[in-house]
Amino acid sequence: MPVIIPAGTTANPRAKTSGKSSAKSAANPPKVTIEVVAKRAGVSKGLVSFALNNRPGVAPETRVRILQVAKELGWKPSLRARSLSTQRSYALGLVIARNPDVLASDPFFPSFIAGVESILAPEGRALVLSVVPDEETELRTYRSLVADGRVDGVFLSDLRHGDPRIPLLAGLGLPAVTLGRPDGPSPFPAVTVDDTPGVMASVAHLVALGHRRIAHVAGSSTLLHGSRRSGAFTSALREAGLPEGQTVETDFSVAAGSDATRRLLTQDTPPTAIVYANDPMAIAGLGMAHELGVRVPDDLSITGYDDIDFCRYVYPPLTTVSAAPMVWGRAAASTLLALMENGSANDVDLPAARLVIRGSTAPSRG
Amino acid sequence: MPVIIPAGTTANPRAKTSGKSSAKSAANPPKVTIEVVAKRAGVSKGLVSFALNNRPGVAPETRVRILQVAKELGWKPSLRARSLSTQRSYALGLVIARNPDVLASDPFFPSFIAGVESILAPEGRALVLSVVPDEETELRTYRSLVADGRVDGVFLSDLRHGDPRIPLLAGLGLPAVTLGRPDGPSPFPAVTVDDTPGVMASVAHLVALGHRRIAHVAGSSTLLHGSRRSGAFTSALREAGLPEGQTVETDFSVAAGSDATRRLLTQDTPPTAIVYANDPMAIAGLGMAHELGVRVPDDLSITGYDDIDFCRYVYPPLTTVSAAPMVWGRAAASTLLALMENGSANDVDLPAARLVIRGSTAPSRG
DNA sequence: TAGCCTTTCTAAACCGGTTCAGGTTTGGTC
DNA sequence: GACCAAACCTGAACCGGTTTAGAAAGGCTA
Repeated sequence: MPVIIPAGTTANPRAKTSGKSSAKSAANPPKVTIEVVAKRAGVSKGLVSFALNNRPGVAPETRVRILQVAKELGWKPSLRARSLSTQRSYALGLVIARNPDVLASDPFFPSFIAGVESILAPEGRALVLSVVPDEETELRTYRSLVADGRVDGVFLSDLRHGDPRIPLLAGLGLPAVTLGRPDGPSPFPAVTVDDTPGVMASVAHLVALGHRRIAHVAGSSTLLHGSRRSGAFTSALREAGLPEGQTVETDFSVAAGSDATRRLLTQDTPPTAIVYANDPMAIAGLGMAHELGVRVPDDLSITGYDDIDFCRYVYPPLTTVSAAPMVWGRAAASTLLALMENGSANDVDLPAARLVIRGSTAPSRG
Repeated sequence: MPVIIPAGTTANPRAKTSGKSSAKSAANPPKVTIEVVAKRAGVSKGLVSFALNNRPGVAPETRVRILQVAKELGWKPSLRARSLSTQRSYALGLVIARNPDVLASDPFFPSFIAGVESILAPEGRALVLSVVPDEETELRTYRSLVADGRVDGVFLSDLRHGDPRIPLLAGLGLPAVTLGRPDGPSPFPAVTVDDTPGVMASVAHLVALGHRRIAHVAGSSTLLHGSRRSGAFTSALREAGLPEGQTVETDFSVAAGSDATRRLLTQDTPPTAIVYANDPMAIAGLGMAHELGVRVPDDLSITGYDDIDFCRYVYPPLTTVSAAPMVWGRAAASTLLALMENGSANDVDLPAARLVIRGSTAPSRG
């Protein structure tokens, strides 16, 4: 039963500093506050604050002296005090509303977050993460993040049709950045990776290989990128002059991808190619094809979306569309910071995801 | 170029409330602070605080009245003010030091975090997440989380040999919980899922199937669970009376798992079974076996570790060891909260991970 | 030399809670 | 009725910054 004894200064915030300036015993390193710096520099608290946040009205030499003293004493302004005073938290939020299973098999967020962090950390901002099971909890979470003043801005991922979070956040006055362009009006800047070209390229690639019966295992249509990918699929077929292809809607989960594949392949005239809306489903589809004795890519070509690490190492390696979640995270973080700094920020369009051709696609024999 | 106009009350913290009690226009909903509640309830601020934090010394009826008024006015104490005053942040931290690639293919953290959240959210605590690229940054991150008072406690994952974070955090006086038992002295409670039995069971299972040449694709030996798993592998072989097996050390990445598999299978007398230290590597191994024309499970049996969602849907489905990261997250969060509450907490031993037998293992023909 | 800006700086209010020393009641005991 | 302790409550200090009103000093103009 380990016992934790809080360290020196943290112990009791209200602890009297025993006596007056009691012998400078090496006991409690006295906390360095703005007061101490001010006294030592022979100026008032206020002026130290001004010097720190370099605002006008401080004589140049005075400013230098103050900063010098601050450095000597190793003073770092207290984030908490500053938070109370400025009504800001210097942290950003990310709320992920996903079934843990789906989340677990989708490597998007870890990479995205790594990208976000690479921008936030040097700025001294933190990321507050929430993972919630459903939409209701999600909205409640946003409300309480705001009510508690935990964050100064948020990232909006997994955009949905008529996304309720947008009016909610706009109403709460919380700055936000959307990952992708929402379908309704939005006061927030959007950081977008267009996924249409990647899907269209997949279809074009398959058509060029001679495939005519191409099916699509789509993600959830309530998710904007889900429905946009399947829209792209449909119009790519049309452009190629092919009849409408089969589309099976799923929830993006591995299990659903597997099921959908079984349904498609056990028909009388199964497709010769399947375009999946994400990689995990494509990998599950690959497994199902094996199980059914359908050879990939000989009997069936498949393509995924995201280019997760696995793609290169399954057999055959997966033809897929490569987005760059880390770059996306970086761009989103920069944009959100700019928005908070300036009150406005431009939309950012990142390079469209591109098709990476590997071994899971081959000429049609159908 | 969207422009965000901060909402009403958030606008300017210093904004005078225009005039005195200027016409109760529906303009600015006046902020409800503890002062307002106190005045309305006819008591002092202090007493409201006491009532809220139900501490002794408040007459029962008074307490009820105060809480009643608070509810009527919809008062929620300001987290920021409370933070400054109590020197606590009501948030917990998780710092993940991993190469983004490895992180992305490992579903442990998303599930773990979902578990953590399920405990924290109802308690009104937040999770501050950092993803950092290397150990140096990691230690710096801990220091600054403490210096900024961002968190009141942290989770220590991916324990290493002689982990430097333990003395660091002990020195900083920050409560922590370790995921697994560290190899050195630690003042922190450990929440553990013993992974030895799972690995031993894997080996036993393979031995029972008649395998004699069993190899191990291990994770990084600097990671405690990496070396423990390979230790378990070695002693399981010994117990079975088999000669020492081949072990290839990796960094847990999919790429390394693939490489290791190629090395093992292209030898003169390749193993008839491979025990992988995690699922992603096992799945990559499966792909490599396919590529080399080695049939699984006919020519080669393989086992993984973690039981990620994919296991069930690759072909053949993967025999693996099922830990329960979500449960682990829950337990770790509860333990950390208990530690912070009471100053001490007991170690927790969760049920050991258990073997799940699927199609990737079969009797040896070697 | 008075009058008026500017620049530099200080003092004090403020953010919104928590906590502590001490003041009033209340009730019980002898 | 005096004394005392316990219960309840208030006022003020405190956490550590930011911000504003205005004081002090210096420079310029008329």
